Amino acid sequence: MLIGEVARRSGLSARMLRHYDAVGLVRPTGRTVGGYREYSPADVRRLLHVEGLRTLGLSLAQVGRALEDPAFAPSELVADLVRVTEERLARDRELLARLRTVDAAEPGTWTEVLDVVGLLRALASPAAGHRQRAALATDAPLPSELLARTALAEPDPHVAGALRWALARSGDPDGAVTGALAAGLRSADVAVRRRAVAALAGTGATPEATAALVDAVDDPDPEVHRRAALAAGRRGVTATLPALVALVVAGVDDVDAAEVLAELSHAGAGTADRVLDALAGALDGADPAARIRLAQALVEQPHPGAREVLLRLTRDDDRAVALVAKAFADRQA
Amino acid sequence: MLIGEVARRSGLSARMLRHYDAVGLVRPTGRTVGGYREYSPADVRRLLHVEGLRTLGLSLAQVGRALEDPAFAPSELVADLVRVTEERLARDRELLARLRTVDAAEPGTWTEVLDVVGLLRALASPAAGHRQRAALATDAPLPSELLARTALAEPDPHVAGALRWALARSGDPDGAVTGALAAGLRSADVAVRRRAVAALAGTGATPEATAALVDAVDDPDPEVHRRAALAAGRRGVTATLPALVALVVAGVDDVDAAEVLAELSHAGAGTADRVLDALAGALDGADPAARIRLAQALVEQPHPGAREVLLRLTRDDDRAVALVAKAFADRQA
DNA sequence: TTGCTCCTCACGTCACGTGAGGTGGC
DNA sequence: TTGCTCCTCACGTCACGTGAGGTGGC
Repeated sequence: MLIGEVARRSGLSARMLRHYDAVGLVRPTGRTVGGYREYSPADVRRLLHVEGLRTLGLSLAQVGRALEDPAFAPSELVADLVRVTEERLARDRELLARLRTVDAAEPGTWTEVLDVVGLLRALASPAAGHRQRAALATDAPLPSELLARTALAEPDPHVAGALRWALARSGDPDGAVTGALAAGLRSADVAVRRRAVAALAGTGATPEATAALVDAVDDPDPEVHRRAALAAGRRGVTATLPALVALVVAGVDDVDAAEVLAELSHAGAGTADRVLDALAGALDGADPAARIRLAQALVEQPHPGAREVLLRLTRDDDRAVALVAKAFADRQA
Repeated sequence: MLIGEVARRSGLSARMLRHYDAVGLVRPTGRTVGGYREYSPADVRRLLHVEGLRTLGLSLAQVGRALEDPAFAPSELVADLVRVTEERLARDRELLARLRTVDAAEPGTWTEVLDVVGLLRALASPAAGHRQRAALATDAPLPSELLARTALAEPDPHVAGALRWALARSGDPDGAVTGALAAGLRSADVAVRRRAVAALAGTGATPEATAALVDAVDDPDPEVHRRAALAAGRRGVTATLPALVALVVAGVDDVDAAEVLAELSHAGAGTADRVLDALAGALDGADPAARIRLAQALVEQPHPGAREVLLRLTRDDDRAVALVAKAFADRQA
């Protein structure tokens, strides 16, 4: 069979067949009188074997060894090819992420492209200082969704703070930031959930963001729970009321919780009733320190009945509680 | 700044800097009296720009145009790079899948590697005949999980049948086949679910396979439902009883359903009672054709009470039903 | 004088594509 | 004689790595 027919049947170019001949990979058994290469059926079979191994990414030299050297075992080389391919995939995935980010920033000039690339590099820098400066860069042409994902992954609290600031400033026109942060709240990594709730607390009070915060109040992690309850409460969600009162009783973030409870009461008379009931109810069974914190929360309450509860506390069995309550009542008067 | 220092600061090799100089990408502004390249701060900045664009995968020539030609807009090139990278990723993912399959087959020689490659190519061939032959190939060194995934994707019913046969023959030592097929039952594509239930019906009666079939009885697709009910029934799952009786009433796969009901009754006296009750109960409100099918199912029941119900049917209001029941009863006697 | 840094060629890489210039058989 | 197929060089690709052989300043 002449080279042209072999080429047609195999789908390879005649040049490739000549190249395989030149490097000794597939040498045609004979030549015609005119000097034309003549491939035997065995030659063609060998060629098919070569192409088979090439689909696995072997180089011509590796194919040559594989077909020639019986001691050249497949296992090692195949494992190697797997590793090399995995590495190339990982690199290409990162490259694609960079390209997509640049594309999303819709740069008009190559200078803008370089700005995005520089920011991306800085945000991925191992030096917290670099990340911080990048987060604080005023002219951030980065898609805010990327900022959100970066904030979720940022271990340094200062840098994370800077990123949250950048996020709050960038706004969230299409809800992508809220979406990314809400996804962060569903992470299995508690550190990510903590960053997500912190970032969500700083974003605009959209219904989606608030809904995500309300969900996060049920988080098993106490810090996520606390921050979610406070942030949702600040947005007027009265369902956070028991959680906030519990914070006052427990003495964690109790000052903030009391403040939010006051805000909620100011917003509606009905809510004020419920807050007062909850605070007064919490007094039963609370230890003296908790009763003092509850008294402090009562002082901030606009409800007229709050003073009454406070006055009752001035006759508390515990002397410290009674004294503090009296001081509060006197100051109020 | 001399070339060595620029190289140290930028992380590039001196050779690369000389190359950039040679192709005109970054030319040092000056030379020392000794002929050494001297880079100005502006040269170094340009170098950083070059490296920035290179991280996006631009060739040196493209970087040159980007930094030189103001009319060379980024948008088109970036979009192009995205496309090229996506295509390379897709190719590499396929390559990796092939490599993993070969690796999993643990080939000892390159001939075995070529067998796997050949089978993979045949199974991916657009010609159904090729796929069929590959599925029927006796010495299949393919991981059976791959066979399972191939069977789920096979549109041609004959080839799918051959694949199911290969699957049944290959066994499922580590449960990977059942796992892959059970995953197929959760596909959004009804065609995939139908293939999955057909394949599962042919595999060994492991608890996992049976559990997957029982779940599939609730499938919204009537074909998946039917096949799952029949297969689970054949494996002795008495919970399929109502579904099987319904098949008899509806007249789809009623012969098979009656057979499975008979098998279930033979397996346990308690079950036989329940089957008889269900069949007798289904007679109420069933149309004449359905009553005939129920009569046929009753004939196959081993329960002594079945004959009694059959005799009652010989006095059915519908003449055809009565005649058929009489014929059945006479044949039984 | 000895290291060290720098210089300019120039070859090799990997798997071919693409001519250029020429020949053999219908 | 005209197409067509085949032949053998030989250059180019892309971004450098790696010497070889030599020079300038401490």
